[in-house]
Amino acid sequence: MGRRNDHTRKELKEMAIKAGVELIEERGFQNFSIRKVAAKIGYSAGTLYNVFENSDDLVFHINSVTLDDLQNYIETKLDQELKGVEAIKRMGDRYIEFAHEYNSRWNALFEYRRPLDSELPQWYLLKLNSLFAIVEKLLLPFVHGDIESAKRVAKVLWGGVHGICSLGLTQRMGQDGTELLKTLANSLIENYISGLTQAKE
Amino acid sequence: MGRRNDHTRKELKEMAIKAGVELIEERGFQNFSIRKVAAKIGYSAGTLYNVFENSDDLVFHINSVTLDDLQNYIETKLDQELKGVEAIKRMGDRYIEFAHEYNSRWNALFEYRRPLDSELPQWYLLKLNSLFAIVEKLLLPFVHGDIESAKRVAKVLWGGVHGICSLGLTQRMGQDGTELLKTLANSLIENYISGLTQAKE
DNA sequence: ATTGCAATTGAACAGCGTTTATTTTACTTA
DNA sequence: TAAGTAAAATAAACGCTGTTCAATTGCAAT
Repeated sequence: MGRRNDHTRKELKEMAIKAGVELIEERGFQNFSIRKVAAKIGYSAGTLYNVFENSDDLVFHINSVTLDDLQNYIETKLDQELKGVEAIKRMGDRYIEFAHEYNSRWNALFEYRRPLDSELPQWYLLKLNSLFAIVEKLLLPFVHGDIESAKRVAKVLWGGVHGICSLGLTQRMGQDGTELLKTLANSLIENYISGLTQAKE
Repeated sequence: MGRRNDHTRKELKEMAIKAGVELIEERGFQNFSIRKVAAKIGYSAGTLYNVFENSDDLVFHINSVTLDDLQNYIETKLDQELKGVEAIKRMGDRYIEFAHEYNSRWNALFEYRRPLDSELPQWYLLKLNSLFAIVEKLLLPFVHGDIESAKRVAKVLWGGVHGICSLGLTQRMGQDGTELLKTLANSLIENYISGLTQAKE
């Protein structure tokens, strides 16, 4: 088949990303391939190389959608009533819930199997940044408005909660369910901030 | 070639694991394959299937060596003089140093790309357990000797430090170097334990 | 209509994990 | 020592992978 005006470039790109999201969600990242994505949208694999640099590029775009969904998932149910530590604890809960509910896509976010020297795309880093920004904002009251401190504390908390979630969901800490993982994350958030604020006074 | 008594089963297994460790360390997990391991030790790929269930099984054995090395790395320089929080902080530092120094092997430990329903081997879980045990022991003084509490706190701290290390080394928190990551991990350990002990009193 | 361009394809390549029939070797028995 | 048996290693095959590229097809403008 030659040129056919079924879809614009943009449409093609969106179709591929959507199909990729579904493929990962339904059958796991293990089962993902650029050929299957192509088949799913009725194109050949070669065509996708007009739209994406390579397979990794497609995965980054799929992961980008997942990050959007994650951000949305966290923000929508982030009760505006909740203040301070409670709000952050709720964020941790939501992160773990998301990781559990959309486990395959969440796993895909942290696939490392890429060339040793490769770097994450700039636009992707910016998206990650905006996730950190949410908690940074919530942390400002605890660090007397110092944004640099907030950034550091946010890294500790995001990193910490992610680590608990990561080791937990991949069975590397035993058979703990998500409820226990939330308890652990809450403990981390509560006591870390408690320790932090007291040290400063 | 047919039967040849060059090596025993045990030797073959060890040679393959050693070659696998080197292959990952030198060229990254991305570059690992059971065929390359076979070539590296002068056997065909099929032979390795007499000794390992499959490729995953070989990877688990390689990772097992990495866990041994990690445990050794942490314990040997764990200054016996250091007590309490300081000892745990040192452990965090050593974990991050190891992850940095043996980055490819450390990454291989957390490769998730396996079937959705698959479980980690029992013997592998036991090995992970003994890593947790190190910090559990150090934590006992802070939880009045309650081993269950120590286990929970150990999960929070291991998970937390791992998360900071993981996001940090994979460039998901910016361009932070290992020194900053250690600072973040130390902050986590110090303030979390501080918050924890105060809440109890 | 003819031309030219752009999009799409299928085939090709080198690699992968895994299985299996076949071959080669070593060991055991006569 | 020779024959027979069992074990171990291999090569080839299968179906998959990402990626590239020449050939083909369809569209649009001349």
